[in-house]
Amino acid sequence: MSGDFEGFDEVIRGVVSIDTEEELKKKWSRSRTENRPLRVKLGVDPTNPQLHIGHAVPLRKLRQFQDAGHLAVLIVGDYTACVGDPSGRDKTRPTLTHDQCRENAGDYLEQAWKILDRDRTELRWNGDWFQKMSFLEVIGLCSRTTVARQLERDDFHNRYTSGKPISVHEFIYPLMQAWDSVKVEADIELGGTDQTFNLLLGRDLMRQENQEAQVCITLPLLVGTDGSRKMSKTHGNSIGISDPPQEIYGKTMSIPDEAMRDYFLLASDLTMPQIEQVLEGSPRDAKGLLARTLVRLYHGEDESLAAEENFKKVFSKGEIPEQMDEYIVPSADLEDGKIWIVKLVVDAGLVEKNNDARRNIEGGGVRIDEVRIEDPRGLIEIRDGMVLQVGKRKFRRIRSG
RNA sequence: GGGGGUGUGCCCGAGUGGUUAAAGGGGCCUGGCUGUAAACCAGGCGCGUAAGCUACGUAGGUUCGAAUCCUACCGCCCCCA
Repeated sequence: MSGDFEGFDEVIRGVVSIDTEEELKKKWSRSRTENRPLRVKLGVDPTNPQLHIGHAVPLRKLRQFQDAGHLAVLIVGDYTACVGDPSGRDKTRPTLTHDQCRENAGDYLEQAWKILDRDRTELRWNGDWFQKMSFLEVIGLCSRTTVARQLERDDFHNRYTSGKPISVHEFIYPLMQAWDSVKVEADIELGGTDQTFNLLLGRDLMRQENQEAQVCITLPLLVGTDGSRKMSKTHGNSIGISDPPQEIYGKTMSIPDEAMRDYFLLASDLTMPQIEQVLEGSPRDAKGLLARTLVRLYHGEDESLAAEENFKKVFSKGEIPEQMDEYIVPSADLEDGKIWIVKLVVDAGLVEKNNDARRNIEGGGVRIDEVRIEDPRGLIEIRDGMVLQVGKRKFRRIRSG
């Protein structure tokens, strides 16, 4: 490869497919010779304002393009969010109102800037063009694809054959996303593998508009901490990029070994040789490095080391962490300086319901100053500074008010 | 518009009048083992300190008693038009 292709390997690292690689190379080298950055599009629907490291995968890829000198075109789907992407879903998505979306977008972007280079980003809202569309134009857009083609997709096919509802508006989503590509004249669009249909439809529409078709690059979907399902907040298997350091560290340590390679590849900034090397060693050490890396990316080096230390202390040695949230017991709740253990556990915010507290006590999961509490009806004498613990990872320092 | 189905706990899914807070599986939680991994073992998973209360799409009805029967309504699916 000539010098023109500097950075090329890095931007295609870890991708699942490139449609087509020939076109990408062509665009890439033309961009170099004409000294015109490629427009690399990523559309995001801020349905959930909490970004997790799964969301970060395409964002990080986008950043790699930026680092190679190209322009990120980040599209905030304030209109597409009103539809809800059916991709990979087995039911209609709940939709957002336009206002909710605008509201979420602020939080979303704030986190996205932790990953992207803001100076090399063109930020667009797809409401800018969809808002102006007449119904007639919407009809025209809808005519550009067929029901049969939509039903070929796995997600719709499964829903259709298993008798689950599909609403007509869900068919419009891919068209909207594809139309975004036309409006921003994307050279490349990034997306998870579940976006393949939407991405390819973008190529079609661009050709129909006599534009040069975008190259579609798909990325693997990062599995969640359970190691099986795609990472998502609703599955409760996500690692938020705004999670506190210990939490990122701890959650990362709990992923299955088999998921480590993907995490390294997609969510870390290590080079391939580094990754290969560490994966050959002890799985525990590898996971430690992974956890440290993820904390470092979002909280910095110091925090990552502190998180590791805390983790070793608490989980490897079974000690009590140095830092934990406090709960001040209102004196009104005390009787002779005592409080019912179940109430204390709930009020301190360690579990939600009294029944949860009781079950945890009966199951031997509640400790005070490392001493197991056995009786769910017991009264506890409050001592300032004592440590209440539920399970292995939930701690609270108790303060008397 | 006509006909036929279907709606159960976080999810799937049994259950067609009475020990059914509801089989079974998945999932999740706690304990044990461990590397907060995997595998495995044990206990648990509506609310309530308790008595008890509330639950099987929604609203009524029949009955000593209903998730189970009846009526209406709503949602979803299929076939015909």
